[in-house]
Amino acid sequence: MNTDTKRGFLVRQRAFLKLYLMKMIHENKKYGTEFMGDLDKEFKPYGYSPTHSEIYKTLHELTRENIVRREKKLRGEPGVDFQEIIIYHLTDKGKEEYDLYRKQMKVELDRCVGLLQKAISDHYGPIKKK
Amino acid sequence: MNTDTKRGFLVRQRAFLKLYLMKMIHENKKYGTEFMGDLDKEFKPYGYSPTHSEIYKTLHELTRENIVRREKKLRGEPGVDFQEIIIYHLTDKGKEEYDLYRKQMKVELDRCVGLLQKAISDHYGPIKKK
DNA sequence: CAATGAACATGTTGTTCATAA
DNA sequence: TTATGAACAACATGTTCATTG
Repeated sequence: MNTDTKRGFLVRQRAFLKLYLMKMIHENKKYGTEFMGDLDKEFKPYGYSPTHSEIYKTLHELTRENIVRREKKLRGEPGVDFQEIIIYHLTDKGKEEYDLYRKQMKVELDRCVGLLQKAISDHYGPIKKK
Repeated sequence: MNTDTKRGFLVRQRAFLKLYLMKMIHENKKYGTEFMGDLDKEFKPYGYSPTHSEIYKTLHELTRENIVRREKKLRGEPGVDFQEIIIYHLTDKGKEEYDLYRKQMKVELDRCVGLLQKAISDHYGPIKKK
């Protein structure tokens, strides 16, 4: 799982989403489209809008890695709406992996901010303190 | 040229390098391998090490866009070392483009820092002020 | 139509090979 | 060996199509 925090330039979208999805699943089990909507809303001010495809692929990856477990449910009031949805839960292994991944990603995200701030400093002068 | 500051997740390596290369060419005309060594040294502490291939491809792109002009030279003392190198200069158009690109990239880099800092804040609590 | 998923296509980047001096 | 370049391979991501209730 540590292959996700790849070194090099900036953190990959997949790793970034993985962290968010693990967090969301850890907190309140929801399903794909809902994750999608929440993230979209959160990141819109930052000009970032993850695609549904990328979200699902990340969820599939987490499933393959036995970090999350899937549970099929029917959405809405029974008898009215039979749309099948998939609820995610962290597995026991997943909880451990989440702790670990969270720590790894802290280092990685800090590194990325450092890299970008170096660039900002190099091109636009030192960062101003308020 | 504004297709480089692509929106979405984080800034692309190519755009990042473009800004650095334009700056380096603007300041002191050097050649590919030298850019490479300088950048490598600068970014090593940040775990980032651009490949020679990516550097050259970026230089070629800038050339195609008429932002830089190439000048062939011989390196070292004549008669001793005949290694051919390519010195880059900003064209007149390139100087204008550099100003523009620099401004665009400011917005983009700030956006990326914002995105990352939001993630850091979301996952590890609010950013501490020193 | 909402939700999920996969296929497909494109974009982005790294590794390897080639050539010249 | 250093410098440049291109071919090729691999990975990352987005767009489109398919399916199910």
